[in-house]
Amino acid sequence: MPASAARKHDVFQALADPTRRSMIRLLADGEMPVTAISGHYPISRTAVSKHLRVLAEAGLVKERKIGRETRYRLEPDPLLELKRWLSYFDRYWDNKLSALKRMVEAGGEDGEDGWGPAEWRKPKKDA
Amino acid sequence: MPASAARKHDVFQALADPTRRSMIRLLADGEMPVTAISGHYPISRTAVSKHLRVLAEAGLVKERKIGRETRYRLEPDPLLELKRWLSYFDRYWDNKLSALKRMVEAGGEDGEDGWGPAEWRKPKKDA
DNA sequence: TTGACATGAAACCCAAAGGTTTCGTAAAAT
DNA sequence: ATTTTACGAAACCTTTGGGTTTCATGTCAA
Repeated sequence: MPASAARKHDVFQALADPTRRSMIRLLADGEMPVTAISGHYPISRTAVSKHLRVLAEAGLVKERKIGRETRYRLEPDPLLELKRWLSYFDRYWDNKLSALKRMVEAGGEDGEDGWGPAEWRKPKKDA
Repeated sequence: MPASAARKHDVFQALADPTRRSMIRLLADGEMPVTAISGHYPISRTAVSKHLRVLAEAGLVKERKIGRETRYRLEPDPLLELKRWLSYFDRYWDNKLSALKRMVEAGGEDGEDGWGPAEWRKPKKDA
């Protein structure tokens, strides 16, 4: 329910920008108001604000108004999605368990992330 | 070293696109020529080709020419970079020590006068 | 040799992304 | 009451991104 809210931006896209990546690291140390965050970057405060909004839309940060300031804090949950996606490739690094793992995965896990519409999945009729 | 080849695109950026994400999953099942890959997507073969190049520049795939066709195969190494980056946040869901850490962080942060952390320094001159 | 197949390169389009500046407004501070 | 401070919204600009179509080239098949 709460975690899987309709996110306008997906986490992959949100993390594509280095500044944004840096920001969530910054926020990993705690809540911070916009101006303070802005102090860490060579871009305008407004630009920082926009980045924060993208992060918020991806569910990676959450804001909270305190008087005239808006504090942002990290919301790490969406990163799990990334982790999960990544785990698909685990077989490449940690073999050992990979055989078993693959069997388990074969049992119906069908991540819907970047798979795109099912139409794309048509069997290859090509050569 | 091979792994750290000069990558024009970083892995985060490469994975930002859902089609590209899908592609490397496709290739996880084995080497494949462009036209075959192309058969899985509703876009032109040329577009697919471009995506493949982005992936290649990020080091995520490698190409190999066989006669008149070019086969692409997954090169999962760069994903480790992602994994490593992600591990920075392990403390959030991988509790134990994090509980302590959070208590420390949370110490006295309730009152709104808590302009604590020195990291919040200098407000940069607003535009 | 002639022709069909596989693929990359080029030129072009349009929408989205990242920035900036300017302005408005609400909450401190004085 | 007036001025600062903190911030978002809007309008605007320029670059990048994903897509397409057309063209050129190398390779396999007849």
